Amino acid sequence: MAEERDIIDRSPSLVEKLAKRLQEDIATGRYRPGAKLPAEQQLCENYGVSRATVREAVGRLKHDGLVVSRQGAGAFVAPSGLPSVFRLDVTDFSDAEEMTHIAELLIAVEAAASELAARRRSPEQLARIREALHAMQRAIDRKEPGVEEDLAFHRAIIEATGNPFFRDLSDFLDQRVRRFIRTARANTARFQGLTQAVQVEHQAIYDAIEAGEGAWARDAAERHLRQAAARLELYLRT
Amino acid sequence: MAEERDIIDRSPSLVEKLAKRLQEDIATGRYRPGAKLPAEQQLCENYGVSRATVREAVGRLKHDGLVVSRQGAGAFVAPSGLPSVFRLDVTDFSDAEEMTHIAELLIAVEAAASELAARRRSPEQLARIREALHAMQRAIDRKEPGVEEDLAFHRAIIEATGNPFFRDLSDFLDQRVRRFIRTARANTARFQGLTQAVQVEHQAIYDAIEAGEGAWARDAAERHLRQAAARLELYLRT
DNA sequence: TCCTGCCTGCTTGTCTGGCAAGCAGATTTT
DNA sequence: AAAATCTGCTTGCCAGACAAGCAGGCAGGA
Repeated sequence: MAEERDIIDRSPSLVEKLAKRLQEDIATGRYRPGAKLPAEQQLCENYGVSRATVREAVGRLKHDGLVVSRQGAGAFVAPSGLPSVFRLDVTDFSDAEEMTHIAELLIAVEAAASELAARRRSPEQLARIREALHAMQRAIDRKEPGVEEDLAFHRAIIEATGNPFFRDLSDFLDQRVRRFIRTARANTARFQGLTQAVQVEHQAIYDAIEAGEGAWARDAAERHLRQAAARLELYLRT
Repeated sequence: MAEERDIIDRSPSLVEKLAKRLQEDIATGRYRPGAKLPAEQQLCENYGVSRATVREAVGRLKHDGLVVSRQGAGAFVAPSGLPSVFRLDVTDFSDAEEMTHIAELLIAVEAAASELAARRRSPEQLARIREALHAMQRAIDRKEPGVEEDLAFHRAIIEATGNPFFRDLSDFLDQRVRRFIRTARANTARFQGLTQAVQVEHQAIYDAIEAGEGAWARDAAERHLRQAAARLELYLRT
């Protein structure tokens, strides 16, 4: 049953190779910012592939904002010569080192967000954070792990920063890291006492945000996340 | 000459619309994680487009890690049901609010990185940071703005964290924000005194990293970047 | 001389049809 | 029952085609 289905890496497909090649050509200045790329037909001959392949490769660069195209006119390198999207490639979530690195980034982002939230939160946003905190407590009282409530609490804080970049980045990291924590928590029977500890830390963060104390909020958030990372180690070891 | 070339938005192309639609269908659970997507032929009929269009749309989702495909077997929603890449879309760099938000993120990342660097830097990494600091001083002595040297200094610090995610994210933000600063600096004649002020702040960061004082390095970096943001305001206003 | 409208060639967006490689389940053979 | 084979389906890639749209030139008129 436990069939080892090792997914063989067939990745360097034609499209991928071509896209990478074009990206390099732009990065190294062969195609300069604002310059017109060769026509698709031309690229076909240059690289010896069909037009469909060229189109898909160029389509990816367009998706990343590295090139823009106008029907009838041609495809052009973006004025900045840089992709407009940041790609955070997380290949392997079981890799311990990679998880550590992600956790570091998560801590940095979340701590800074908590500081901003403490300084800027509106009364309504504060109320929403408080409500999430209470929901978390109710989950604990029901003896549930309350991962969704946990996530909602942090989400409410992030939202209070009013900075969409923080929100999007935090969402990305949260959805992955916390989902990891959930499965870990669910597999251990001893989470009851620990989730109450989590709640105490949450309370500290909330108090700081309510008081409008940025530095305090930052410290509380950082402490909480470091503890969470330590707890994760504990879950995994049991 | 000052030709107003407002690029009309023709964007919702067929491919884009289809890609967005599929992404929604995955997000809303119509296609569940790990499930097999309908065959390309099937999707053609479902959405009334040709196979080439379907292929390009699905290709984008593959690029984002949201689906994986195996030749002969089919295309499947990624096990996590989430894209493996984080897309930080910066649409408009002239928008003041958006710049403020990006600057906040940059400060958070760079300050955290400086703290990590102070705690972890190897002697070799410290030497590299010092060398970058000196190069910056030489640029100032030559009465140049030294933006490249400035960038190299921060790059050396980031590198010392040993965390590739910090490096990539910082690179992304740096390349954009600092390029912005460069043009601003170049357009003002009063940068001589100001770059010397920059250097004093750099020195403070370096001293903290050399001493291995994390908290100190964080504060110095944060102070520096806040000053930089303030100077940027000044540049732009003159 | 300068402007205006048309025209022509080129480019991208989309479609159709087709072939090879590869997978998965059913069928046959051992 | 286990192994080998067959068959239908799917993706990867290709060739050719047409419509929509852009840019520069050209001719004619003011």
